[in-house]
Amino acid sequence: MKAETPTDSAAEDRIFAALASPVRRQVLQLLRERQPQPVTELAAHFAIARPSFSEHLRVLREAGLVGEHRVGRQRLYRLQAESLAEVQQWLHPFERFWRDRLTRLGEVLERLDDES
Amino acid sequence: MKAETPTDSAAEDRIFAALASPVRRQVLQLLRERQPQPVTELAAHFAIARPSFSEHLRVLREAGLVGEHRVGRQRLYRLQAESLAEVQQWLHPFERFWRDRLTRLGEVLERLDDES
DNA sequence: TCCATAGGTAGGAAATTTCCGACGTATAGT
DNA sequence: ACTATACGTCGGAAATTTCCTACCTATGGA
Repeated sequence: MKAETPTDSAAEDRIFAALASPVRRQVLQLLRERQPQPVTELAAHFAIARPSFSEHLRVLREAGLVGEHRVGRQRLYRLQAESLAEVQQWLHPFERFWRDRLTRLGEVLERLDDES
Repeated sequence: MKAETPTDSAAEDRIFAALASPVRRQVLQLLRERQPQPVTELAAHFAIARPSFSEHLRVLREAGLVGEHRVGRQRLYRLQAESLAEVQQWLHPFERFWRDRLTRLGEVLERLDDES
């Protein structure tokens, strides 16, 4: 049992802010495909300088989206998917708005209205 | 059939960038609770000036997250949930990382490693 | 011990975002 | 026609983010 607000608002902010960068989203995708990966290997996919990349990793770390794991002189990064689960939880109450047939119908009717 | 890249990268960027602001996320939540809502009513929940709020609405609109609907001198906003569905689609390949028992086990083992 | 490698921090320029007050536009009511 | 209401755009200040070039630290190998 942790001492956390039901949905820690600051943590949520940091997660969504982290996902706002295409570079950081792609890092997560790269880690999805091969699990622990050193910084150099990840950085090879991007045309930005290393300190900039380090900064991106820091943002991902502080959002709890990745974990670090030192081995020798490398730092292996891996996904920390619990933080992404929080995004899904945030998303969940919206699901019915794109799954409901009735909602769809409502949208179509409104769109007809708009076009007049 | 639309002329869109499988996942239009620019659209994805705009959606995630829009979600990065707590104000904008809350607007979506407000719209979830009551569907078409005029600007004044939405703005009443925030301590920012109206032009700033208008700007937030613009970002949401350009991300396709909300739709506008003029009625009289009001502009009614409603959710456009398809854009949120795109977020869920992006999220989907990550799901196994927090659902898999085996992944969980792997994480536990790695964590024991980290603590040494 | 000495050097190379892995990756971070420091400091700062440039771009972007956030926010504001002032002002413009359109519709509704009188 | 005149006024009030509902929102938007404009122009700019302040904060934040992104990216860079140095430079620092730690580990591994000769």
